[in-house]
Amino acid sequence: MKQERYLGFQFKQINDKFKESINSKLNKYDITFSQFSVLHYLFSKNGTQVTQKDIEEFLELKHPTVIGILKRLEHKGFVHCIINSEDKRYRNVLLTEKALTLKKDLDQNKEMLDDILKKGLSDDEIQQLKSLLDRIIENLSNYNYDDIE
Amino acid sequence: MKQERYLGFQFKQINDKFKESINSKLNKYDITFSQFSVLHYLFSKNGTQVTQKDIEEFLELKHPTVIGILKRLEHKGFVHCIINSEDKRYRNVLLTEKALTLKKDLDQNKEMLDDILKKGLSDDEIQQLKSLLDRIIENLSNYNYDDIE
DNA sequence: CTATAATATGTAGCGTACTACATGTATCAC
DNA sequence: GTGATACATGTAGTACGCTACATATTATAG
Repeated sequence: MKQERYLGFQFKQINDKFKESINSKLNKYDITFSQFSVLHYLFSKNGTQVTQKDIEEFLELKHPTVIGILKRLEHKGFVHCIINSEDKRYRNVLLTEKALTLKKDLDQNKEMLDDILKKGLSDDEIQQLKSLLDRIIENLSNYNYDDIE
Repeated sequence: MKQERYLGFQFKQINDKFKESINSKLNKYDITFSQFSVLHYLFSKNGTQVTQKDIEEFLELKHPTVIGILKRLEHKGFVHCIINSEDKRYRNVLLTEKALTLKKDLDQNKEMLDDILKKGLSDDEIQQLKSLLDRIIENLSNYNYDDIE
């Protein structure tokens, strides 16, 4: 008999297990899920100028987190960061050849990310789920403003 | 115009934002969400013998993680761990007076955990959501066995 | 009974998230 | 132009997940 679990616990479990699955898939490319997310964003910008700040905003992370991920990506040779000559506060994040080669590999199994989560769900159910999740995210975002006591 | 986000990203966001909200609520009690989860489990066992292994299984965490959380709880005086005299491999985790006092405080705002997530959703929608999440968790659990390549 | 295997716990080290504080550059007020 | 302010990035330290390896105790095979 299964004990009733908190919604919060369920979300944590999904996140943890999903991350684990993805990380084991990405292991052979020598990157993690978080690192992939940054690279994926850079790929999508197609060579356009991207600063650390942009990554921060897109992935909704705080800047020390982004710096950490970029440092590890740089150390592995996937990106390098150079000071923006127009505004020296910014640093532009650039993809290396190694990253572009990786992109080709990753494009092959493009949908692997969500497939793990979507397995066994109908299109209708996925749409339902997405809309529920969006509303929860909306609520959570507002929440932190509403409730400062 | 909002860019379409991965399901996996949505789950990550919910988890991160939820944790942030809960942690800021728990801040005044000097505990975190993970620490709360362990204490909550211990409270529910009502003085029955609980080993680190039990916590590990219930919260589906690996043992080094549990050891870390317990170490911090012990340092703050909420629990202490003593060797089980019947089987010296085990350690029993015991609540202190301080923890029992905390329990009384926490019982007051008992449902705060899920309320943040449930806000704005009807009972029907919550049931729908829970059942979808359960199925995803089920899939993710099986997944890691299916797909060892 | 002793050697081996299984089990529970512990330690070291890593990645990713955070806050708080520090630094350097650009902008704005005057 | 200079001082204050805003802004992007950097550093230190913490929590919490993990894996891999180590230790101690119990159970099991022979």
